[in-house]
Amino acid sequence: MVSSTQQLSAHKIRTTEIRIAVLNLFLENKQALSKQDIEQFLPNQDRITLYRTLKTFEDKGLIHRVINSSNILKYALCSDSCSHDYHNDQHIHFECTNCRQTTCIENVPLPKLTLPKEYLVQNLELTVSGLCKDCK
Amino acid sequence: MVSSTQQLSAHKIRTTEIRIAVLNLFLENKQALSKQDIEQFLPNQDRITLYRTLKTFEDKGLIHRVINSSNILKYALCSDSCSHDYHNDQHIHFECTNCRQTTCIENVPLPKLTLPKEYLVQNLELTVSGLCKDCK
DNA sequence: TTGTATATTGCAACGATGTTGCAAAAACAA
DNA sequence: TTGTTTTTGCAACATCGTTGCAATATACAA
Ligand SMILES: [Mn+2]
Ligand SMILES: [Mn+2]
Ligand SMILES: [Zn+2]
Ligand SMILES: [Zn+2]
Repeated sequence: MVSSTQQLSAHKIRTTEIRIAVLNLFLENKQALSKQDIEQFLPNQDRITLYRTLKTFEDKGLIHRVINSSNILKYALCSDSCSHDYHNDQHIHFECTNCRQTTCIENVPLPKLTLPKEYLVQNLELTVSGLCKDCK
Repeated sequence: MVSSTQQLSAHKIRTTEIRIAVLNLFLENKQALSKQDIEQFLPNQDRITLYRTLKTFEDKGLIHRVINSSNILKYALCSDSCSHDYHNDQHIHFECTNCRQTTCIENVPLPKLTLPKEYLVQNLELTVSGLCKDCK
């Protein structure tokens, strides 16, 4: 059990009120959060500071972007292996078409893929949509 | 060989100057185009009219959205099977990390995927990034 | 071809959002 | 505690998505 304060220090991020609050949100929710989501949870925070908080978290390897079909940018917690100079977030994302909750699926391997040889494949981004446990 | 004018009529879209120009762009380019891309090709067009043109094309089944990792919305031509009440655009998208060109890959089937049974899978969105023929 | 119903355009306007600069405040390390 | 460095909160600006509306263009029937 690692506290958000310890986690910030480990990533060389100064512990401030908003950073602890935002990181706690991610730790408690276990799903991807949009800037809007966060603003609803933390209504009295300055939007520019929140913008910079998310940027810092992304730069330092605490969170990664989650692209979804509605083109709303969300963020989710990174695994421990991400750091300020290396992100390692190759996994499937699942988006519920009903409740719109978006989660990282860590325990299903990405499929192998063979493209025509004119393409050099470097990375896969796979978002699955459907119904989550609560909505189906 | 179907002209852009015929294609618009077939989708019950009135043929206007900007619609013909935009559709021709897609027909000539064979890759996904962002609103910015289109504005560069058609510099004298009103941005609101372009916005509505793309919305109409999407609604009527002429183009579909292409999500990419940089979160820039692009559009690409639909196959003939798309119409105003049904989009059928399940295919892989490829984005070159060097030139940023994004293309639809129609002739490679989407991989099969098995998720834990708490999820009901409805749709896959797969974007592959790497180097295109010209850039590798 | 012409007239009319209907759809589209161009512009103003507004809100939401991303981004930067800067001075005041806070965090950190000695 | 003190000095240095980072962060915050606010103003400011650009960009973008979106809607309303009056003028204009399109389609089609007469
Ligand atoms: Mn993830
Ligand atoms: Mn496509
Ligand atoms: Zn759900
Ligand atoms: Zn390329």
